[in-house]
Order: sequence, then C-alpha cells, then structure tokens
Amino acid sequence: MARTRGRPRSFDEAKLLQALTGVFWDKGYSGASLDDLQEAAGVSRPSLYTAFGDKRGMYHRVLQAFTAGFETHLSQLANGGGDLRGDLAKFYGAAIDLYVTGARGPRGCLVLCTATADAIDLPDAKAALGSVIHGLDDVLIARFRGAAAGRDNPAGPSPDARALHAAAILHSLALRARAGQSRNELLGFAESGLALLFETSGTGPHPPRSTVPSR
Amino acid sequence: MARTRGRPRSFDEAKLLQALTGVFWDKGYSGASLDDLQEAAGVSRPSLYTAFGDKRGMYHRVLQAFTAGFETHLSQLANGGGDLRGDLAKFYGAAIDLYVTGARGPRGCLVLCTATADAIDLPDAKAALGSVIHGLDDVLIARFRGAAAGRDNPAGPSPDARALHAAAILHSLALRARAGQSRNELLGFAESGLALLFETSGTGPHPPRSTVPSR
DNA sequence: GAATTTCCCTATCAATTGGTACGAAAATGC
DNA sequence: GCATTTTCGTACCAATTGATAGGGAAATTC
Repeated sequence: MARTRGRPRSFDEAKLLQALTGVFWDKGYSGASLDDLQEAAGVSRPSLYTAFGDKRGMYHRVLQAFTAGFETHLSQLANGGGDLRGDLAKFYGAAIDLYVTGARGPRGCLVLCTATADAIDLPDAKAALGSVIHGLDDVLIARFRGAAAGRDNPAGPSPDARALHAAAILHSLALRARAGQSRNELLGFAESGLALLFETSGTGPHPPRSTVPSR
Repeated sequence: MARTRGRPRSFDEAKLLQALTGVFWDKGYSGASLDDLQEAAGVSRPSLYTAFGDKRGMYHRVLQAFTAGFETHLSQLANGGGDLRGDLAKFYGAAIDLYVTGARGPRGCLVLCTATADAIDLPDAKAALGSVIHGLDDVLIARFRGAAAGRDNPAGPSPDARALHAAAILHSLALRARAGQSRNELLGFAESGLALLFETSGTGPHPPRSTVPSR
C-alpha cells in the first residue's frame, strides 16, 4: 500500500478538491474554465489532470464529495433523536450556514443552484440533482411517517405530504440564498415553515421569528 | 415610426427569441454556444448580432421576455377572483405545464434552474433570479394578507409565513421538474402543498391526490 | 430606372477553450 | 553513486469560442 517509489505528490488532494469545489460552486460546470480551476487550486494544469482525469472528472469528484457531505447530514436527520421539529431546525440551520458562507458571498447549494443548469446535458449533474432531491424526500418521508405513527390524528395532510413540503423548504432556502437573501431572512423563513408544518397542535413552544423580509 | 427604408428583415424576431430561449433553457448561459444558438435560430450569426448585440444581449432579451411572461401570470394571481386556493391551483398548474413541456423533455424553470448558476458573475442572471423570487413573494404576501383580513383566526402561522411557503412550492416544483419528475408527481405535490397551506378548516372540498412518488 | 438604404451571408479573425509532450526535479532501491 | 520511478511545470497544441469584415443582394424612395 505504501509503495512510495518516485517523487511524492506535493499537493493535498483534499485541499485541491476543496478549491475546485469553490470554483464550480460560483460558476457552475460550464462557466468554470481550466484557468479558473488551476488558479484556485494553486497547482499546474497537468497536476489536475493526473489527479482527476479531465474537467468532467474534476466535476464528478466535486459532486461526489458534496453529495457525500449531504448524505452525512441526511443520516443525522434520519437517525435523529426523536424530536422531528428540532432535528429539522438543526438541519435547516446547517444548510443555511453552508449556503451563505462563500468566499464571494452567499451562493446557495452547489447541486440545487448550479448542477441544475447542466442537468439536461451532463449525466453527472442530473444524477446529483436526482440524488439530492430523492434522498431528502426519502429520509423525510420516513421521519414524518415515524412521527405520525405515535399519534392518532388522521385529519389534516398526510405525513408524506408534510415530508415533501419539508423538502421544499430546503429547495427554497437554496434558491433564496443564491438570490442574496440574508442569513436572518433565511432563518425566519425556515422557522415559519416549521410552524406551518407542525401547526396541528397550536403554535407550540417555538416562538415565531420575524418572517417578512426587511429589504 | 414606420420608416421602412431599405430591405426589411426576413426573420420574425419573436420566433428568433423563442428559439434562443429554448437553447438557454436547456444549456444555461455559459453552456450555450453561438453555434447552438445559430443552429436553433436558423439564421446566420451576424443576423443574431445585429438583432441582439452580443451573446449577453441575447440572454438579456430572453430573460426579459421570460420574466415578462412570469409577470403576466403574477398579475393574474394578484388580481384573481377571490378564491385564493383555486387561483393558486391554477398558478401551479400553469407552471407545471411550462416546466414539463420542453422539446427535449422536462426542464423546470429557466430562471430558477439555469440563471441561478450564473447568478454570481452575471448581473442579468442575478437580477432575473431576484425579480422572480421577490415578485412572487410580494404578490403572495398581498393575497394571503387579503384572504386573512376577511376571517378572524389569529391562531396558526401568519399570512406572510403562508405566502412565503406558497412561493417555496413553486421553487420546489421547478427543481423537481428539472430532476425529471413527472407531471402527475408534480401535480400531486402541488395539491398536497395546498392542503397543507389551507388546513385550518379541515381537508376541505379538494380531495387529496396520490402524493408519494411512484418511482 | 437610378440612387439609396438596409440586410443577408461567406469567410475569417483573435482569443480562449480543454488537453498534452516532454524534459527537469525529487524521491527510493541497489 | 547510479539507475529507476514518479511527479512537477513550462510551453505548446488543436479545436472551439465569441465576434466581425466586407461583398453582394434585396427592397424602398425618388
């Protein structure tokens, strides 16, 4: 395994991938040039090619790493403690942190805001988009069904409907962040969404935050 | 105004714009090449440049035409009859029709799914994204406030929260369509969203449709 | 019909694109 | 030390990119 014959690599592949991620996140696949990627990565162009194959390979690895991180958050959500509303609030909060924290300002979700553009012609992009959307739907459906099994309130929207709607909140958060909305606006929106999703038993212990955009 | 001296133009600019729209819708701004645009438009490249200036000009006009159509739908929603739920159902239905009807299959929303990718570096794209999101929010806030003014149910989420959530449904519809979900899946999702938005008075006259994706 | 105005299109441009050849450099094994 | 192996980076390549020049062909006005 540790056969280090020949000159060792001088770059940290993880750091490299992070730099590439930043470029693709800002510019999308088609909008990112090799010069952009090379400059951000800080290594020569051939190094990028020996590490990732070609531009598609770079994007593939970036999407793979991003969706892997997303899956981690998803499994945390899937195996959360038991307070669905609280787990969702954490999930949205983490997403908002990610969406508004870019070197050049808020930029939303890499997949929901940039892979979408190439999803028609680039199979990797379409796969990532489907993976994020379906993965979130599945986890939320399972959680909402589990939460509904405990209680006995057959009235109102089904757990599945609530689940897809909880997913829609994340979708909207991603787009709103890309459009430049502030962290506080996004937090307010997420919290009002939770209030709507869990309104069956009154307002509950969560106080409503400011929900109308200041602008 | 009608000074038609010299040879008249041989192409229908509206048709041209429609062809360009199709290309940008599938490939995004960065992903669309002049060869793509020229082939779709069916005219020579210089004709495109005399009509629109440059590639950015073409995209600008495409976004302008698209958002103008969106504004039309928005004003219909703003000045709807009075049954907010019914007006919203029509609004979502029209959006779904648009989202799944592409020459090469479903493709979501031109702005929410492709302009997003270029929104960081292309001011026109960012402006269009902001316009669509804020325009919809504003109209929905006005309608939900108006609908709430009639009744007297201070409990539950505020009209503003419901409004932003109704907007989120459209955002999610756009992304889901781009990911390839079928018209029936999208219709089911929209209807379950309406049920969630208007659940205060029970299930109401609208029967729930299949809400879980078949896949 | 002559003059004028505008448009269409072939051919081409310079710049940028994604991608690579190849020799120098840095490590290990003998 | 010397050969071997792998990586690094300069320089470069062919293809595609967005964009134009300029000749000739309509269509309109006089």
